Amino acid sequence: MGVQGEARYRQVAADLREAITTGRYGSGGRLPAEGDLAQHYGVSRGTVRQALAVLRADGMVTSRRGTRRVVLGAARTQSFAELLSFTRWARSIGEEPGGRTVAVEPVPGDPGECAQLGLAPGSSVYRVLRLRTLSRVPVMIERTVYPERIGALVQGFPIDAVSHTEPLEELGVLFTDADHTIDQWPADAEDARLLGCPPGTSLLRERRRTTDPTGVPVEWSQDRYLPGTVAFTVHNSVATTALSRRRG
Amino acid sequence: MGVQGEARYRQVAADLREAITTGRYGSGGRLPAEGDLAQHYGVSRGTVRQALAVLRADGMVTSRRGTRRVVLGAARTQSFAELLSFTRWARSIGEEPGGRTVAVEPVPGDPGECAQLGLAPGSSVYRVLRLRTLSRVPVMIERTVYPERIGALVQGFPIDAVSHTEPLEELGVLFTDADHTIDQWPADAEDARLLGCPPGTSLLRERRRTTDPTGVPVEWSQDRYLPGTVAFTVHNSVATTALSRRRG
DNA sequence: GTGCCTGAGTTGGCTGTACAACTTGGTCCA
DNA sequence: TGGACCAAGTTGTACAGCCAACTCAGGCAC
Repeated sequence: MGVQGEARYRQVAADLREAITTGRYGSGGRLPAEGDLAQHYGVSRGTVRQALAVLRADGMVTSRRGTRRVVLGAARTQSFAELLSFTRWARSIGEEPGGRTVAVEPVPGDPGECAQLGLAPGSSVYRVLRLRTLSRVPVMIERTVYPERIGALVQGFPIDAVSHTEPLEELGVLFTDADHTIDQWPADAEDARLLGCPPGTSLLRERRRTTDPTGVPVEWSQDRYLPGTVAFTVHNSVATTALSRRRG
Repeated sequence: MGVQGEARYRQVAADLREAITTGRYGSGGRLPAEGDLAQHYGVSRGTVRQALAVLRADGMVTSRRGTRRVVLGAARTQSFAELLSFTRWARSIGEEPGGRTVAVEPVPGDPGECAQLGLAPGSSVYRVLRLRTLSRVPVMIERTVYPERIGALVQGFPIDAVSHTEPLEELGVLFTDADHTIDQWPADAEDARLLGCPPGTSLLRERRRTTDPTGVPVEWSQDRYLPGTVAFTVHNSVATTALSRRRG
């Protein structure tokens, strides 16, 4: 049923997810009771509940005391990796990702950058500017700031490397948590030139701060998308909320 | 320590949250071991783990096998209610929310609307158009479609009602799950007139489909914000992901 | 000094049990 | 007919225990 060596509750969650996605449990229908699922999978009720918590976080099922769970439908959310990495995201939707590094420069970080990376003001950082494409069409400008330790690695990557995240992970850099802020921002001269749009065009902007499991920031990135190329989706519920709205 | 009558693990979570927010556990520092927390609060380790799962979902702490949890910082996420309701959100950030209903019309829903609300094509729905303000300044146009049952209630609300969500909840309408899609969209003539911006101005658009605990859609809304008035933030981690990126 | 190894400490995963809180459908009664 | 009530079913909360997997610092060998 599931991959061997993976946690039992993840196997159960994966099986239930597939059952919902393929329509075995129709949208709007009810899931079997936890006890029945436990018996069916040969695990304890606690393990089933762990599996169901995963599906609930993905917005695939509801849960309420006193009545069986309701199937909401197939998940529209992606894995953490697909959200973090433009490359992985593009592949997951069947597009051909591309990237061209426009500039990599080691510089003393400005106050804002150092604050985001948790460094002392004036610490040296690496600024990386990249143009990202889908099927060779430019869609996004990526401005990432790395702390020195990681930037030094990025500097060695080939100029036409499709992904930076993947080789960094292979070098042992861990990405585990990210904060995203989404708003819009007018294209500056550089954006306009690289994306081929008029200066001042309103771009969809995603700013992202990523940390490793010890809470140390590993990147601070600002991505600007051409209008109409991407949208962001979020699921939230009374049970779990990861989204918020802020004054712009 | 906590509110009486609320679940024990929520009380513990609330206490830990406050401890982190007020700096008793400094950002970047480590949390006590689960066992120690359990002893301190006089609960089992399982209950402590439940409390910590809440904080982890909020992005306040990390967790990794083998080592104590790391404090990431105060949460920036809001409650489900503050995200769902413009009124509650505005109040939570200390702004004065306002609303003016421009139009309420019972109509046969178009195919897209009916699909979003899970109704048969051509079912009657209510279209509601509202102008939302912060401190009397227009910031957002809200176009909401309700199924007939709920729209009939909304039709009775006063034209200058600040909130629609709150009275609906008092009438027993439950909002528990929502899917949000965020992108940008040019202002049409109506948007421009109401918001006082040139037609074609790029607006930050949030589309939202909200369901009740039985999975039945209760509203399908499209909100368009003036540039620079709001931003959306999301936290996600390898543990829990609620956000995704889509082709526009 | 350098690197390996071990062991204590810590979280992840799973089981089993018990009771509380709530929903739902049916029954009974006025 | 309508409403109150009840009982079965279901999920939420909490406890206790056990082992596995992993981190990390300190000791030890080279």
